[in-house]
Amino acid sequence: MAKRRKVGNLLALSLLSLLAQQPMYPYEMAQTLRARGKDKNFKINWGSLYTVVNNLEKYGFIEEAGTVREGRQPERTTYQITAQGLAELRDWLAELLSVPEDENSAFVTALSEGGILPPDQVIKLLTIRLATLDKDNADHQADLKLWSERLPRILLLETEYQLAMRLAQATWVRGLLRELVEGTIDGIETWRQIHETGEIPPEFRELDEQAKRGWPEEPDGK
Amino acid sequence: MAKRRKVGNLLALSLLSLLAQQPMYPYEMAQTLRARGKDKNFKINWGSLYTVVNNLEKYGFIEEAGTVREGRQPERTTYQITAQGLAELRDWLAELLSVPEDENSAFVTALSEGGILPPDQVIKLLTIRLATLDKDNADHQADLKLWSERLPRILLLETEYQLAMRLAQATWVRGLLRELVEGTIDGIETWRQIHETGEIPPEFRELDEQAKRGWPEEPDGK
DNA sequence: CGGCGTATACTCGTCTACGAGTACTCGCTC
DNA sequence: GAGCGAGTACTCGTAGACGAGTATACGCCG
Repeated sequence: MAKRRKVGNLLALSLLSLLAQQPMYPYEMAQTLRARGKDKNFKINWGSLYTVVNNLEKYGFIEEAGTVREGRQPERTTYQITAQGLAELRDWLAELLSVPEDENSAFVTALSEGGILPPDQVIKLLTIRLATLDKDNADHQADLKLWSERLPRILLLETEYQLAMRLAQATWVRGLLRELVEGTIDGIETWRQIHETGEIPPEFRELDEQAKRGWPEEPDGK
Repeated sequence: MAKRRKVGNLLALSLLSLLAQQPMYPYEMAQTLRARGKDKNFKINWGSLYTVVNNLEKYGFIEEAGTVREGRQPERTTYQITAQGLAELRDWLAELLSVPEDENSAFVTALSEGGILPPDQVIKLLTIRLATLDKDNADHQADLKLWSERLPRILLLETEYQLAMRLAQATWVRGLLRELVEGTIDGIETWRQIHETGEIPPEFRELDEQAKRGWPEEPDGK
């Protein structure tokens, strides 16, 4: 799984995809990406753009298709995709569609270290997050509706998916918040005590030790 | 938003969090992370570990707390967190909890380029993804249940969240698949034609041109 | 028709991430 | 008591990501 690609940057995937449609020079690729609104997903990094293009050429996925000089602007090198490039593109897409990745979002990490902060602050922070999520999602939904009037739905899948994920996140955070506020969540008492007294109760301290020794009957870590 | 951190690697956050609890030497940090099962979220990269530790020290977030030689093993440098380190940790956590990130997952990119592949293949690939998701989720759920017998729920939030997101993804993919199979999704006819005839209908070609010129009444791209 | 802002098209150097490799040690077996 | 494999604790080289900077050309305003 997750095969190691010669050129692993996701930008490379987008570029291959562009070149599969027509030859272009690098700057034009960036333009097109921007025009398609892909710049909302990732910022266009000029450094990466040219690095990736060079690497794609190095591995034979794309090749020069000549240089053009238009007006008196600097010379532009046009690239086209090769057969290997097309194969790589198809293979890569197939993998990305069929193999779910383990996403390691920053939020997950933050959640697992959240105990460092006192419970009341966490509640406040999550409330802010939820508000932002709700607002963004409303905007996003309105946007999607506008676009769906002029584009076939099949071209909006990625937007739909992102929205669905964000909505799910909002729902989850909302649920957690409710439990935190109501104090019905197991362990919150201890957590609160730690921050009020500054002391870490022995049963917590012991968890690490236990983990290092291995659990008595280890829940099978897959 | 998304302030630029002096040390931006998420590993740094985990390390700070570890050191906030007790001084440690680098290898021990990796052990502890592994023992806590965090290695399921990210692979322990030895290179990154030492780079990050050095950087944390460089910026004054942690400092040497002496070197110990135990038995005849090589000397180990123990680090402890500084006041600035603690401040950075709190501030960073606060940001991560309160500001939702725009995640740019590989799947999103793949979805938006999925038109490169013929519809029937996409259906097949997504079916595979869904099967994997369902299986993983079932395992994950069983795991979570086991763990929840020995740990307070508050320590399992991050696992719960990941599961919730994966379930949401599965639901979305399932819905999409149904529509793809039934052919009720807008645009699938054109898509199929492109791949059967190899021709791109003019209304598709035109989209790029339009995008470059800017839309007549631009759906406000925020 | 001079000047200035914006767009075009890159280049370069730094900083970061990473993973393979190294060198040692301990405990166990035969 | 020699040999082997697993564990410990790190080092180093390289490839990649990135962003600030550069240099030219075009449009258009007065």
